[in-house]
Amino acid sequence: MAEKPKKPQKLRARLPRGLADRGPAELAATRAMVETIRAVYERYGFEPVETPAFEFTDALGKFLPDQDRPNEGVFSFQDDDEQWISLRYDLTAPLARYVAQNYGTENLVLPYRSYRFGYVYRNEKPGPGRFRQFMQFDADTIGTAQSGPSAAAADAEMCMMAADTMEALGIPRGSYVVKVNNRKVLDGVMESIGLGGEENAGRRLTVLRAIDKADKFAAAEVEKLLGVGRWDGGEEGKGDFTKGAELSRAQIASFAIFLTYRPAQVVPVEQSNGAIEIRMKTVVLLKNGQTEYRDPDNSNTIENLKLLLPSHPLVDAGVADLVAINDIIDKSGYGDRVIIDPSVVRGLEYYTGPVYEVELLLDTKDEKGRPVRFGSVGGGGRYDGLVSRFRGEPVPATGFSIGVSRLQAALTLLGKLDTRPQPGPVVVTVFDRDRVADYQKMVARLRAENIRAELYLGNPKNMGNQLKYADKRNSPCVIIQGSDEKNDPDGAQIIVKDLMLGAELASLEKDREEYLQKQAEAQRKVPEADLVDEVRRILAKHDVRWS
RNA sequence: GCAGUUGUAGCUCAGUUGGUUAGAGCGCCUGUCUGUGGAACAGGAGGUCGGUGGUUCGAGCCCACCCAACUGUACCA
Repeated sequence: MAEKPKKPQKLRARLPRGLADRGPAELAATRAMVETIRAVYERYGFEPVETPAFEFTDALGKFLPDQDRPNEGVFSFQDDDEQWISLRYDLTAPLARYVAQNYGTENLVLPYRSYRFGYVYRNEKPGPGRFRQFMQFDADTIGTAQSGPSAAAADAEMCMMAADTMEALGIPRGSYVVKVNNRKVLDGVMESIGLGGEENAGRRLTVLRAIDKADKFAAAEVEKLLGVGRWDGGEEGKGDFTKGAELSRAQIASFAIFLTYRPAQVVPVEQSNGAIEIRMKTVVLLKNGQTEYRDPDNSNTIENLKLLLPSHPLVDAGVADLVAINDIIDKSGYGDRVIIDPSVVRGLEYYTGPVYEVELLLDTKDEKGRPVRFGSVGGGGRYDGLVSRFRGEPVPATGFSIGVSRLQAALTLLGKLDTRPQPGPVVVTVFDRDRVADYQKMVARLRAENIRAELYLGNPKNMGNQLKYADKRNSPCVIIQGSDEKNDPDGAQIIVKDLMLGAELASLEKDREEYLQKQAEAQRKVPEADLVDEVRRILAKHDVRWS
């Protein structure tokens, strides 16, 4: 075989998985979302603070148990003094560090109410709406009362603010739900069936994970996870085997309410006209295997908890918290949006009491029409131990976080976000190459009037290319001045060509000559002095605004 | 991590039982068009066929291993 001329090896342009480049339309959408959320949080009295993107790993509390190496899942590296540093995986742990560091100084008025947004990093498997770099927007109240009505008010406020935020973002009431639960309830049930103590920590974790899947799997599947275990593929021998918590039948029965009474489930409801709509319903699995759908009712949920859960100090305390929170939510008129759901677990580490979760109830399909699970778009809870790690005194805190990136991905799939390109700049074309300075001066005049404008900086060999460029940039109009206009007997003129009007004509005309003729009508010759006025007229006509 | 599916041009995909120099559409660039966006026409650039090794006279196609992506599942602090 003859020698092939070897090409130099090209570097492949690529991006690690779970990361994404973002264009102008997405950035504009993010900016709008952030601005909307910020306005709501400000209205609730929170003030901004920003912390850096990475911290000492011990400040994040993320060392592997019994090892001096950071947890997998966290992006970490060692500083030149060999101290471990990690990219933040949420905004709560860094805030706890900040508060601990500024506690008792004049920089921090207690209770401290702050918000912040920024990118966080998780080394996990990405999926739809799951990224390894993503934006969160958090609000936290730190240094509340330890218990009682004021603590409940701080928790309830987070839930109500979550609801207000969703609606401010354009998600209609009924299309989302804020779920509330209390970790004490599940902890108490587990203790009451003999799962207390250090030796059962692993099984408790397995139980929590299983309960957390109540909205993902059918009750029978979750029971497998509480019992012997479950096969990935859904049936014996298919896929990977997930070991269960190995509870007895009687023990599993204690969790029945978490599996059979699910107060805020997404349920397809057939309308009178036959259409299927997604609704939020309380699902009750009856003893005879039938399923009943009811409208959510928090008081009823609390009654059920009191009735069906074993008596235990932790359970009672947890239910009392829920009663207090519900009282506030109900009197504030949020009872239809903030729903108590005993199966909500949320993360496993630092939450100590009430936990919240925001879920979209919309039917999401990807571009190929397959249904997509987005999971929660926000959540939070009470983390009374996080600041006290640094201080040795109790510092109760509660917070809420919106997954901006995931929510944006969901809203984009739902077609609820404006993804149209932003209007481009006014383009001043180059007709005579030796008059670039004159053209640039026109650009400067427009810019001075706060109009987005630029000179064509490509090869100006013909007008067609320059118009194509302006067209692709989505420019509202272009400015042309050739020698005919420059030397006009009535004084220097310019041509202002309305590209948006012209674009409409493009779809109508077939014949090239006729098309060009019509195009010519979309442009006006005006005195050079009127440049700004004429451009303003066209911008106003098409309602062009740059954000 | 485990399992399944899939890797051919920037994108979407053809490619026969293994047989010359791997194709199409879209997109991109150039020209028709020395003063005007679209359409049309003509031309052009662009490929380690995911990688490595093997079987074969011959591999995009067959075999082995590896890599990546997608889906499910696990983990998700």
